[in-house]
Amino acid sequence: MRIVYFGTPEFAVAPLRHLLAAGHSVVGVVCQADKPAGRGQHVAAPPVKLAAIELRLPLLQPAKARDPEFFEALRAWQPELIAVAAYGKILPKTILDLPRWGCINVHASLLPRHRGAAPIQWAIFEGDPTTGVTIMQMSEKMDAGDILLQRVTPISDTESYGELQSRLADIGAAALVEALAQLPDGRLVPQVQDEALVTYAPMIEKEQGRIDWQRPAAAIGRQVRAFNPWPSAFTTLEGKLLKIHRAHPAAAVGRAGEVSDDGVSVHVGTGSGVLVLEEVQVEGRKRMSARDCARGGALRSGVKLGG
RNA sequence: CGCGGGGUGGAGCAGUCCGGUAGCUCGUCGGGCUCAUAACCCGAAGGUCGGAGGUUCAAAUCCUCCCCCCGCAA
Repeated sequence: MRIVYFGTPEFAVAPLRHLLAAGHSVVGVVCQADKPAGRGQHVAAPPVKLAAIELRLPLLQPAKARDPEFFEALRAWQPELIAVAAYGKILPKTILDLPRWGCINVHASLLPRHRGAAPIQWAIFEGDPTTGVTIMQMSEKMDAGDILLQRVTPISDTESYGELQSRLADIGAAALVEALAQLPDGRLVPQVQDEALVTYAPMIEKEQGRIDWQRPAAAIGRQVRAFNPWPSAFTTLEGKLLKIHRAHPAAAVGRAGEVSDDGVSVHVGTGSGVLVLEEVQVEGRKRMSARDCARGGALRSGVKLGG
């Protein structure tokens, strides 16, 4: 089967590699355009672009998915199926209707829960006990197509967004390959999503990483995991940005936002329980253990965070 | 030329503006005390202060250039 692959970030790399490893003929790759990124405005290539180059696959990076020129180039590849994983742009109907087998999407949640751009982060943030991947037939409405196949996986209570994403990328890759194997035989039964169960997982904004110390420690702990490694849960320490990279809740009491260092652990009071800080980073400095940060005097008992 | 912070014994930091004996909290090693310890006491090792030039009687500190790390922004 002639496949064209759409994807952009790290999450989309594993599925692409698995398709090739499974013997599929990927005749072209499409990802978003390079964007200025990083300190000093350097233009950075998306992970999928790097992978496509390494794998010597033809690559297109249209500025707009509706660009007629792009559509013609895509049609010239004569795809029998388009596989999409976190491409990042809505595909117009003309593209959805182009391949004989349609467009198949790998989505990192158990649809209809967490439709949208940041399903992994929100699954952790909301404390979902399990999540997974959904392989679905794409429709014009975002993440609303019929479900072809799902794979469930538990979320551990220490797992970060980065770690979970990496696992889901592999699970999604395997699920995609499996779905493609069954698709031509008609063994997959498209299942319509139950609209009553739909929830949305909108794109994460940095400000959502700001910690409200009045919230329960358990919720803040999930926030920290959901925002690791990017964009990071954060608070302020004496006017400076303080990122909390890793932390976990514990049963103890403390005033909300107040640091307490008992020589063993550095923790912060919350609305309910305390948050034990593990790894932090002060603005302009490198990340370090909370212990080390306390040693230099920055994190002292009695200091108020977020004030 | 996007804005900004930083590189000081093994770790985290102060000292730099106003040049003049290398400091703090830990760790490590040795000894002591204790039923015990993340405790306490005594002692020790460990640093060409990111690199190279320059100014000076004297540079972590002032000047010039370079290397590396990080926050914002995207």
